[in-house]
Amino acid sequence: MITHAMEDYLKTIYLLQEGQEKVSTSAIAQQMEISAASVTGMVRKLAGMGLLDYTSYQGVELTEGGKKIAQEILRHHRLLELYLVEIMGFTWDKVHDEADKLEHVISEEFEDRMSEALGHPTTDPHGHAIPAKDGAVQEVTYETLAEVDAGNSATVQHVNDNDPEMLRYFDRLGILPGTVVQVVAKEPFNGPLHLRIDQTEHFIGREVAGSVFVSPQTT
Amino acid sequence: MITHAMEDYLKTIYLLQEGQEKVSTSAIAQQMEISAASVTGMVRKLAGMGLLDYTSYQGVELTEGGKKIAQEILRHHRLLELYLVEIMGFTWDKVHDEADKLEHVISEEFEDRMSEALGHPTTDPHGHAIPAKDGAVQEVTYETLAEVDAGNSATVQHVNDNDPEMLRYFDRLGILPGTVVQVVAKEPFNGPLHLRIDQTEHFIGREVAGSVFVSPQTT
DNA sequence: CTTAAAAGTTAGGAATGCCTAAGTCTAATT
DNA sequence: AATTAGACTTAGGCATTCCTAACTTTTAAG
Repeated sequence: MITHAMEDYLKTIYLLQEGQEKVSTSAIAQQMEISAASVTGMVRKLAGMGLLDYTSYQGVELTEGGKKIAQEILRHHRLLELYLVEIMGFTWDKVHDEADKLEHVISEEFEDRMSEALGHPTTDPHGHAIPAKDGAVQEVTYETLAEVDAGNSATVQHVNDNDPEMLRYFDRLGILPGTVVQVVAKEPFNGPLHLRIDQTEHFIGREVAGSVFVSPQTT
Repeated sequence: MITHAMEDYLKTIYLLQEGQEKVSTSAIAQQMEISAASVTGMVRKLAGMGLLDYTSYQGVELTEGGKKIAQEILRHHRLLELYLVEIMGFTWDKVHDEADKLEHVISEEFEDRMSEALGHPTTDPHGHAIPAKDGAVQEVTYETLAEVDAGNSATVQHVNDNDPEMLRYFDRLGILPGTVVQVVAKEPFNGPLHLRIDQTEHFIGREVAGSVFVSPQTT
């Protein structure tokens, strides 16, 4: 039997796994805000269930079975986020926490009916890809706004969705998936970025800029 | 801190409490399909939290605080049932189980947005009253179809919602809240009821008839 | 008013999932 | 190659919530 906690582990590992293959226990612990010891225990259990491969001190990697479950939860999460915004009228800073709770509870039918009501969408309100029912994801790795060279423009693809405060900030700035942002200048010594968005000038810190994922401007 | 399990106990006790005041531990155990011993343990804990009054061997009664929580869960449950049917297109036999899971997880805002989308309704798809935000409920105790005398007609007010199989049966018979049912005859020795619904004759057992709550016909 | 069945409680135990503290391993530095 | 800091694991513990088995109280019959 797969518990809610297990689903959370699998989802977290899946997201951390993007880019690299092995995920360390401490990375999982930090992401989930629990102790590393707890992670070790659960990871051993999940390995015993064949949902991931685990070698002591070497980190963790999802098996196909584990990946499938993670994708299903992620599909729930992102469909829920979009449903909450589009159909129920939530603001995008609130949907993450709500989806985190609901994602473990909804039935297959609930999932299907959301998807239908939304016209079978492929991205959530923060710009993340929604895995298809068969698990197919076409998530691309974008660079962050912090990496864009001064003078260039870029189109926002997605933003980190785990900090509601930051999401409200993005909202005020007009940084939404699809927005074109021009990086006017970048102050040295890890200083602020000077942006132009929709004719308006803004100055944002590097940390925030690192949470905005963009692609080179698509005019 | 109030857990999902506690909410379930409070909800169950609240529903059992209708009519009488004291609720026995075994009644709770039977309703929740758990052992009586487990109920005793939890009931002691809830009493310690001031959510109900409990005297050993004497049964249980919700305090105002316990009642308030129960009503909130019930409001969640019934709003969810209606939302699932009206907005998402679920059939009424499936909404009970889905709502049982979701009722513990949704936020206040989710509750409010459902209520709004539904035009602040007062009854769910099975005909049960939806408690208001302040807890006010106007649930009336109706007689069951099994108690109606032969020859009389009655209007269906609500039906038991915990058996999906039975709900599908009601659907086939056309027994829905609002339906007028004429009891043509009642076979002796706890035998079947002969009904006329919408010009059509039906014969149903006593057990089923006891799950249909009606009021004397309102022409 | 006794007694036995039914109802209810207590005791002890198991699974889940988290914690802290202590010990072990890895990897980087010298 | 030895040291050591940081990463990781093990051990033991706690809260939650359920269970079965054994015991106690209530209630209803004779």
